[in-house]
Amino acid sequence: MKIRDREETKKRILEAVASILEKKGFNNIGINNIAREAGIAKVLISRYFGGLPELLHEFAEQGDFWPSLADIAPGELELSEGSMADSSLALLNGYLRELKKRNMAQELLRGELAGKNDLSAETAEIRERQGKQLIEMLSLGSDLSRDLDIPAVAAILSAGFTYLLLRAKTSGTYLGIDLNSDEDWKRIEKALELLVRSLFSLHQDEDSQ
Amino acid sequence: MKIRDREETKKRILEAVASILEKKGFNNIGINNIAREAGIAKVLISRYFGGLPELLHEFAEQGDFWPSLADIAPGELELSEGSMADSSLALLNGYLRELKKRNMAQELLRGELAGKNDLSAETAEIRERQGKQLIEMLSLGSDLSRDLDIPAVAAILSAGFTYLLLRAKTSGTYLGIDLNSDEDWKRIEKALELLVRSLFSLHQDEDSQ
DNA sequence: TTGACATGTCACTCCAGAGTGACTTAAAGT
DNA sequence: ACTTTAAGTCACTCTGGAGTGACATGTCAA
Repeated sequence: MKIRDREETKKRILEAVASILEKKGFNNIGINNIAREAGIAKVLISRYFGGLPELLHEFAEQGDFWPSLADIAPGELELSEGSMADSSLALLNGYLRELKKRNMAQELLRGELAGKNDLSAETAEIRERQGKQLIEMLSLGSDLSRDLDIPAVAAILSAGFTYLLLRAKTSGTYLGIDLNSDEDWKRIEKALELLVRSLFSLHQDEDSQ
Repeated sequence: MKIRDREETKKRILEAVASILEKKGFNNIGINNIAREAGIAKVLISRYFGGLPELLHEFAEQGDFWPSLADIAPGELELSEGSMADSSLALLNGYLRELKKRNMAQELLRGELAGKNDLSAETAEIRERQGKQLIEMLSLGSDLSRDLDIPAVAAILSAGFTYLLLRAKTSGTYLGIDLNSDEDWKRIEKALELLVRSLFSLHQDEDSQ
């Protein structure tokens, strides 16, 4: 193994970005921290990437931080009108479950929200693409004649638990719900299930629970 | 009017904090900006408040930035089992409407989420108190025997549109929904209504729409 | 093997934000 | 009127992050 290897070093720098996001959170992304974590001199960041913004840009492009569809919904989804509630729940719950595991992804989301950083636009775009895919899958199964706006509903619900997840680290409780307690998260998940099942039961046959 | 008036100056400093939050957003809160906005020397911030953290602390305590119950739900709410959907929607929509108007409140929420600031804990606590009040009102009208976890549902839904609102400024779209377009917000609101009405219709009589 | 260039180190500058020390001047009691 | 104290100004330091210039050394092709 070469001692001096540009590609290897670039890789280590990119890994350091991921590592800092994961361990120290979004607020600690900085040239100095990255260089220390990677064990290199910070000048190399400027040299190889151009600067911090460009490094983050490259990180955003090549990093895979979002849960894939396979992560979210292992196995096949049954996409028929009758199983819409189950499929939707599988996707929402799956996304929540995976997001909970991925501190880095959470930090990226936090960063997108905070503004003021160069990652936001790009990571947002990538996730947006993936998210839209999921939604389109769901929409296929749904009866288009009903005035059910699947993207809008999915947006509210996923935004809801995403927000709660992000808040957990900074402010403990929300509307009296303890965001750091497993039991209270069960309540959230149960409420989510209830919302989705109600939605698909209404104007239709009996509920499927 | 005195030229040198400590209380007056403190007031101007606090107003400057509000003004910066409102106009320039959360990321621009800093001693220098505040001093410039207030038209005073920054040393006065240290002198009168102790430092930026303490200033923000005091701002959090005395500022009123959250919509009051009167703002959210002007007029009386009918709190009976049959009108739960309407009351809940009135509260949720009211909160959303008021939040949309208040840039400062949005910036505070963004700040709470970003972590790393001294306002978070306190503003969060104040809002938490108010929010719990609303929820308790709602819970009064609800039949406790049903396994409907009102706080959990309210948390998801309000968190949902809050998140979407905050994202609007930084990243445009979410799941294909344009967060800066009025029409797409109508979709969100409609979805919200559908979710709530479905929820209260299920296991009960016919829906009330 | 040796010269050229890529890879790396170190010490520096530049900048912006937070805060402080020494000074000036207005306000208020005697 | 004049002394004291509070209110305010100005120029400074201190810190941390981003980035750069000058130099050292490993790598590779001729």
